[in-house]
Amino acid sequence: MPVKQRSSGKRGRGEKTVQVRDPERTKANIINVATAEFAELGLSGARVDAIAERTHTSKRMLYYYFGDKEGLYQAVLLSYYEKLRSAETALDLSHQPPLTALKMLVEFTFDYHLRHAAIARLVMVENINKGRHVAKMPSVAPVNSTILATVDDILQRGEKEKVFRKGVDSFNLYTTIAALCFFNVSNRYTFKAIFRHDMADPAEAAARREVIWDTVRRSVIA
Amino acid sequence: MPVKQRSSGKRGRGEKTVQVRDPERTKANIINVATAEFAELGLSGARVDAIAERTHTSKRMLYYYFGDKEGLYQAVLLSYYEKLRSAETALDLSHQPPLTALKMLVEFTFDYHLRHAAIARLVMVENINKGRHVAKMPSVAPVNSTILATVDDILQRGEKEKVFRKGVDSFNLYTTIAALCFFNVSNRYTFKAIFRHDMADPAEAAARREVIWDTVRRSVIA
Amino acid sequence: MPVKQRSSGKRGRGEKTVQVRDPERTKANIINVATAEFAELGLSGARVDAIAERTHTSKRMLYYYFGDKEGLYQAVLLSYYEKLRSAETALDLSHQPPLTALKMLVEFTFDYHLRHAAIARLVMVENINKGRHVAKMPSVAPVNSTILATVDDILQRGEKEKVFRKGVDSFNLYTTIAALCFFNVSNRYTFKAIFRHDMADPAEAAARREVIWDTVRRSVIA
Amino acid sequence: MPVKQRSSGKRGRGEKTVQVRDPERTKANIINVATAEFAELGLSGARVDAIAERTHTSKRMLYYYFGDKEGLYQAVLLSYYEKLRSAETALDLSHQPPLTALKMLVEFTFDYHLRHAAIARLVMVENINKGRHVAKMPSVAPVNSTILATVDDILQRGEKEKVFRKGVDSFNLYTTIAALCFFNVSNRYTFKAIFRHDMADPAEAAARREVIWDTVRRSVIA
DNA sequence: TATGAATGAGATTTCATTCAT
DNA sequence: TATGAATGAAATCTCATTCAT
Repeated sequence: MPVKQRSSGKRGRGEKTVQVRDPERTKANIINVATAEFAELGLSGARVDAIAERTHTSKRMLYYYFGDKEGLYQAVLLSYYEKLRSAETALDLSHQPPLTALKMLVEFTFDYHLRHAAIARLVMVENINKGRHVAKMPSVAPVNSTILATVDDILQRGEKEKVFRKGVDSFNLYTTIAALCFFNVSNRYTFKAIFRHDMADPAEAAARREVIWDTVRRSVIA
Repeated sequence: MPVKQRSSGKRGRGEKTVQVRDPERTKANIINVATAEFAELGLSGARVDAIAERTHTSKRMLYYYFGDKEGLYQAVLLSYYEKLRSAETALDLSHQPPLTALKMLVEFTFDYHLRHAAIARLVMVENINKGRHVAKMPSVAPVNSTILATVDDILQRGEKEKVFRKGVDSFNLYTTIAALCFFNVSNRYTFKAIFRHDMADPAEAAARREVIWDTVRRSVIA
Repeated sequence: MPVKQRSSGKRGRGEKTVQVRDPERTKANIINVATAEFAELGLSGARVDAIAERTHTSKRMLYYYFGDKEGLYQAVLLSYYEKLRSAETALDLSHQPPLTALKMLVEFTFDYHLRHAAIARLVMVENINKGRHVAKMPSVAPVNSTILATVDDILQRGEKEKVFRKGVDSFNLYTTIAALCFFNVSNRYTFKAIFRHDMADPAEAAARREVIWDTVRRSVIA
Repeated sequence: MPVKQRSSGKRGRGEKTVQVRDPERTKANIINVATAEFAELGLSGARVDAIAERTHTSKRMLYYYFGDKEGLYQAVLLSYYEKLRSAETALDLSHQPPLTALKMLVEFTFDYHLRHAAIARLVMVENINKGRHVAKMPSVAPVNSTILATVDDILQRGEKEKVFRKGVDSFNLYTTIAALCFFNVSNRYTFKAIFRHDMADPAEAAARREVIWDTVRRSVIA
C-alpha cells in the first residue's frame, strides 16, 4: 500500500500521496513548492511548515534532503539559475542578424521576468540577503557569464556590419537590459502605490516592452 | 535580554544617554535604528529586540510610539518617502535648460540611490511585501507623483526647443531612469556573485553613471 | 493579579505561581531544578521541557536567562563550584592540628559527595563532555585551587611537627582523597550490579569512610 | 542522510568494504564503532546515524542485530566486561608472591584504564544511567567478582607470610585500587580545567602510578 | 542479508508582545 | 514616560525507528 493518507484535521479527506520513493521527484516537488514560498515571503518570512504542507511529503523530508531552511533556500536559488541558463541557451542568438538577436534577447529577458515573477522576486530576496547564498554556489558564476559572451558576439557582429556604433560595452549593455526588464517586476508594487500604474497589466507591460526595446536600440545603433 | 550580556564586556557602561524626555528625538532615534535594521534584514528578518537594543530607549517605547512591529515599519517607510521628496524638490529643475535638467535628474537619482543604499533596499523589501504598507499610506501617492510633473515639464520644454524628439512619455522616461539607477543598488550582490563586477565600487559606479546618462540621453534626443 | 495559573491538562488544578518578578529567585529556582535534571540524565539526556515543568516559570524564561540549554548547564556547573568553594572555606582547617585537619578534610569530602550525589554526578557528566564547559569558566580554576593551598599548609605543618613523613605532594594527596571519596558516588551503580555491594548504604558508607581515612592516614604518617 | 554529502568530497569513493556476509565480523565492527560513540557521548548523546555512518554496514543492520539503540548499548557494555575479564584472568597472579601480585594488580588496573580510556568512560556512562543496563546483564556479576577472589587470595597469602597486616578487607582493598586508578581517567578533564594538571600526560601519569602503588602498599603492609 | 528513503513524535529555540513596577 | 521581567504561540530542527525494494 504505497498510498498513505494523512489524518489532517483541517481537510475533508487526506489527499496526500506519500511514500513515492522517487527521490528526484520528491526533491523537485519540494523545490517547486519552496520556490513559491521563498519568492512570496523571503527567506525569513517563508515558513518551513507552510512549504511542507503544500508538498507531497512531510516536513521531515525537507531536512532530510536539504539539511535546513537555508539549505533548501540555496537549492531553490541554484535551481533557478539552472533554469535561467537553459532558457537563455535555448534562444540560440548566434545565428540571428545582430539587431534581431538583440531584440530577441531584450524581449526574452522582459518576458521571462514577467512570466516568472516569482523568480525575479527570488533574486530580490537574495540581494536583501546580500548575496550570501549565491556567493557560496560556485557553479553559478561560470554558467551565467556565458550570457556576456553572447552579448559580446552580438555587439561585435553588429559593429562589423556597421549596424551598431563602436565602443558599446557588453557588460554595460547587458546590465541595462537586465535593469530595465527586472524593474518591471521588482518595483511593481511600490510603483503601483505611488504612480497608480500597474506595470504587470498586460497592456501596460506590452507598451513598456516596446519602450524598453526602443531604449536599448537607440543606445547601440550607429 | 539578560543573556546577551554574557558576551558583552566591550563597553564601559552607561553608554546609553539617559532618556531626555524629548518624544520627537526619541521617535527619530528609533526610526533611524529601525531603518537600518529593516533595510538590512527585511520586515520579517528584522528583530524588534535588535532594534530596541541599538536604540537609546527600551523596547516598550517602540510599542508605545508605533503600536507594533508593522507600525514601526510603516513609519520607517513613510519617513523614507518624506526624505526623498525633500531631496527631489530641493533640486529645482524647472529653471534649468531641458538637457541639463534631465542630466541633473539622472545623476541625482543615481547618486541618491548609491549613497542611500539602505533606502533602496527598503523599497525592495516593500516590494517583497507586495506593497502592502505603502498602499496604506495615503500621503505617499500625491507627494511622489510630483516628480512626474517635473519630468513632464522637462520633456515639454525640450520638445518645444527641438532638443528632444516628440512622443516621449514622462512616466516611461522616469521609469527608465529609476530602473537604471535602482538596479545598481538592488542587484549589486547577485551581480557581484555572477559577473564578478562590484557595481558599488566607486570607479565602476562612476563609469556606469556615465553610461546611464548616455542611454537616457539617446532615448530622448531629437 | 500577580498569580497566574496554568491551564495544564494533566493536573487537577493549576498549582504554579508565576510572575514572581524577583529575577534572582527565578534564576536560582531554575538552576536548582536544572541541577537535578542534568545530574540525573546528563547534558544530552536532560530535557528542557522537563526542567521548565518543575520550575516556577515557563520554558521561555530558561532561554531568557541562560540563552540555551548549554548556557543553563554551564550556569548549573558554575553554581556547583561556587557552593563547593563556600563549603570548603567554611571548614577552616588552618587552625586545627595537622592530623585533625586532614581527617576533617577527608570526612568532609566524603560526606559532601555522599550527601550531594547529584553534584558528583554533574562532575561525571562534565567529564563525559570532556570538560568543554568548565574550561570556559575562568572563575573556576583560581577558586578551586585554593584547596591545594590548604592541603599544602596541612602537609607542611604536619611535616614540621614530625607527624607526617617528608615528601608528600599536596596535589597527589588531594587527588587521592578526591578519588577515594568520589568513587563511592560515581561508581555506585556498576559496583552494585557487579559486586552486590551498595556503596550508598549508610552502614556500608560509614565503614568505607573509616577505611578511606585509614588509607589516607597511612599514606602520610611518619 | 543525503544532506551530509554536501560537505563531503574528501573521500575517493567506495571506501566501505562491500559487505562480506560474515555476521560475526559485521557485529564486531558495529560494536567497535558503537563503543567509541557511546564512550564519547554517552547513551543519550550518541547518535544511531553517526554510528551507522562509521560502520561498514547500513543503519538497518544495527537494528537487525541489536534490536534498538539500547540493545546496541547493552551489547557494547557486555563486550567491555568480557574484554576486562579476559585481561584480568590473563594476569595469573596466584603464582606471584603477595606483594608482587598486589603491585601487578595495581599497575595492571592503572594501565588498563589509562590505555582504554573509552572503556572507563563507558563505566561512567553506565553509572550516569544508574546501572540500568548492567543490572540486566546476568553474566556480568559472577564473572567479575572473581577478581575479589583473586584479591582475597593475595591478601591471605600476604597475611600468612606476615607481609600484610591483619584485617584488610578484600572488597575495600579492591575498591581503593579501582577508585585510585579509575579517577585518573574519569576526572581527567575537570581536574585539568581546575588544577591545570593533565592526568593523562605520560610523565604525570607515570608519577601518579608510583604514588598510587605507594598508597596501596602502605595501606596493607604489616 | 542489505540499503536508502521515509517518518512521527518530540526536542530546542525564537519572536512579538504585554505586564508590574 | 520608562524599564526589565515575563510570556504564549509558533517556529526550526532532531532522532530513533520503519518501510519498500
